[in-house]
Amino acid sequence: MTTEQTGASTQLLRRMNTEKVLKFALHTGVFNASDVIESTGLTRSTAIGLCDLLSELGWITRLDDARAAGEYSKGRPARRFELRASSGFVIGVDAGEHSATVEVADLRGRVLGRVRRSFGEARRDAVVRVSVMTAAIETALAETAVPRASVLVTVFGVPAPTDETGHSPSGEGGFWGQMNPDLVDAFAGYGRVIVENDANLAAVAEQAVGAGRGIRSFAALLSGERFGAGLIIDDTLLRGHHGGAGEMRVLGLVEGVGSADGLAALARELAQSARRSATLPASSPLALLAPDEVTAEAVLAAAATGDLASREILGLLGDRLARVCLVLASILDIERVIVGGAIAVAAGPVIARALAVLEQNPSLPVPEIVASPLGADAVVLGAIQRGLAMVRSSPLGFVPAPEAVAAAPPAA
Amino acid sequence: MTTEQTGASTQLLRRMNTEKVLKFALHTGVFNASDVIESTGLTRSTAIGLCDLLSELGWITRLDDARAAGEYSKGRPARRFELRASSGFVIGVDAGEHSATVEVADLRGRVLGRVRRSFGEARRDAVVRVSVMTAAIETALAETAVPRASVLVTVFGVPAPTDETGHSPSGEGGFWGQMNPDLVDAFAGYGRVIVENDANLAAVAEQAVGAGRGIRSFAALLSGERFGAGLIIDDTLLRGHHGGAGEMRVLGLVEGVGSADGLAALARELAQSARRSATLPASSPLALLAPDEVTAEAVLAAAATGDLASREILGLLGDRLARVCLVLASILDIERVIVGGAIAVAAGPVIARALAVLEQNPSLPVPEIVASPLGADAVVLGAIQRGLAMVRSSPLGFVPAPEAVAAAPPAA
DNA sequence: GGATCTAAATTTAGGCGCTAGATTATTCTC
DNA sequence: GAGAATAATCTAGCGCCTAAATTTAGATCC
Repeated sequence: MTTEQTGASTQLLRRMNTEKVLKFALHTGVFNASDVIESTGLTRSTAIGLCDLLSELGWITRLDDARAAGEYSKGRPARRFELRASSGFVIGVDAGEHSATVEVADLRGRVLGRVRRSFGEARRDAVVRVSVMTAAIETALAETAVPRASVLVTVFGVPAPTDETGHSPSGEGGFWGQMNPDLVDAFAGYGRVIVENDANLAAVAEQAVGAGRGIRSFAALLSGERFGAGLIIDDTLLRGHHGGAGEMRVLGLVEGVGSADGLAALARELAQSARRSATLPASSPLALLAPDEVTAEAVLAAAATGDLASREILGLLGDRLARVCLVLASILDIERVIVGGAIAVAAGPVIARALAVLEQNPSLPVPEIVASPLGADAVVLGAIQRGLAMVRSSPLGFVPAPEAVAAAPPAA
Repeated sequence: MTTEQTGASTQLLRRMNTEKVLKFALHTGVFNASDVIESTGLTRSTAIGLCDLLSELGWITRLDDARAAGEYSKGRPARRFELRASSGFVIGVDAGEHSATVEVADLRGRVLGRVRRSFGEARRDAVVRVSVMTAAIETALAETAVPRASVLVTVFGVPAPTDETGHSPSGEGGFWGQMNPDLVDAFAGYGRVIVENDANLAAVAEQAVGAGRGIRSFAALLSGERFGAGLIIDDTLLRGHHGGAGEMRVLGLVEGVGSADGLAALARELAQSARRSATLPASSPLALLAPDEVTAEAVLAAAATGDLASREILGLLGDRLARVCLVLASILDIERVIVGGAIAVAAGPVIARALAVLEQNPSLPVPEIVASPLGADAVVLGAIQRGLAMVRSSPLGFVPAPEAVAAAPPAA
């Protein structure tokens, strides 16, 4: 019925405006035509036309309860629309070294389901990793009744640097390749696949829903076994040549740091060294631990009870953290360092100590240091947020899930 | 005669296409209608219409020698256009601590004139700095016969961090404020004014016309009296919270570096220390220098003649450079470090030494290290490039200089 | 319960900017 | 000078949007 190709260029305008409205819908959820007019500056006729179009495409649904609950208004009732959250889903995967955590979220960002699987002994085997994660994803999809065809994006967080295409450089004794055995190709069929460094995703999570909101330049510091950072500078995630920005292997060169070990590793090491020392009183909680109970958590707990040896260790941890923060703040002029990873929950005293150290030397820039509010979920959350951002950045590049289109009343 | 406001939105399309063509013109210089068609994908009618519009606006000129020199072609001769380079000019200023260098360039990026002025003794006085630079700019404009009204952008490079608005934080004992006494306001009247950190501009210059072309992540390292870097990561210049990204005051903490002193300062220091040492043979060129001749250049020159003490110093310089590069490459995963500043020309042996050191430790990422090809002009060049980039990024935001519009034949 | 008010939807007319296709103009080649 | 090649010009016509007048649907007032 319509003409063939006429107006290819003016249709660009149409596309732009459609996208504008769709983006508005994606971050607003429920709205009416007047909201669209206000946000886009378009005429009412146009705005309504675009809403109808998005309805037909399956992105939004028309609500018939014209005057919604509570929102009093006089005058003729407005057309009301709602983002059809089920028109697409995003999968986030924290593909850690030992286990994978999968979450499924709808377009509103609501997390619908979560599955966690351990890789077991064969965790470095590519086939095992892929099949365990496939099973986890399929389980999550089944539990949430999300058809695979409705998955728009799947995002993996891996403990390895990645480039823009999602591939990791060879290096670190093959570890990186093992952690990221070309996941982009292995998971074709689950929408667009993004593979990203885990610290980077943690930073994305902090930016979107954590302690990085409203902060333009910060580092999300993973500080468990090794230091590693996701860097967001001027609102932009840094990648670097091989995707290795934020790797902190150079810490071995920094005075008073001496190695790239993270806080948890360092705590263990110091505790063990204290246990071997003659000066540790036999009454210290540290001395009473079984060998495999010598963990960072145990040290922090002991310090909280007032144990002197543990408090000393805590001080050393704080010193090291301070120096790491100083390096980042000095070179990148960061406003805040967000300490995440397993140790974050209990890291309050360590952070306090680090801040005290920093304030002693006012000639250098002092960043804020805070514990991540996101806990162990930062990477999965970041994966979800990254996927949502991908959709939101150019939604018309995706085809909404068809399912409910037939069920929706024909617009017009 | 024309209607008032009708079609505000479709006129957006017009604006977009106009900008597209103008951008093409800005980076092409001379072109004909078919080139526009090819580059924009628009129809011939539209392309020609837009070229006529840009002609009327004063951005481009129609060339009447239809078939230009050499370019053989059959068929009806094409409309030929040329960017009117004089429809706007850009001023770049290297506002260094001791002197200012001003360059004026046209829209094609051709540098038309250059003026250099010393600030003299009162170089920290805001009034002096502003008036010296005003005089220098006016001289440069007069020499190049560029009317002030034709200046679209003026860019200053200052030895201080700057935020997006061009203001510097207070700090460094007031030095930053002295170097950048609100230049943005002081030079209103010279087009849009941009004030940017000098190392950042050096990086911009390297990216546009130097050793950073085609490299997505690199550092432009100024290594004279103090280390400081302009950081371009993933094609983007880093600023940080206060504009202090690339400041390297933390170097004092790095093992084997110990201070933030740059290579030139360190060379002097080491040479002086050697002269005080008993082991320096009286025949060494270093021993023969007058006290105020003990400079980095002298040390490098002596090393080139084979002087052992100087070669030793050179080795130490190389070590330090290596460590600085390592810090940058490790944290930011940069591909290349471009060594600039006064020492760059003679720094070949130091760089070679640094590379040798780096290759001894293959566990850490090894960046390339090269000397800047831009010499002492990097900052002014970067200022010009930054100004051109500003114009090119949204040219329609500028009003082209009117002068020649009357002289141009009416298009149509 | 009808008059009134209000905010929004709907309708109508028209213009801008683009494309497509036919026609015309200019040059080179042989 | 015919033919080929290339590009400008002319002519319709359509898609998308705006602007303004008109209608509609509910709330409120009396």
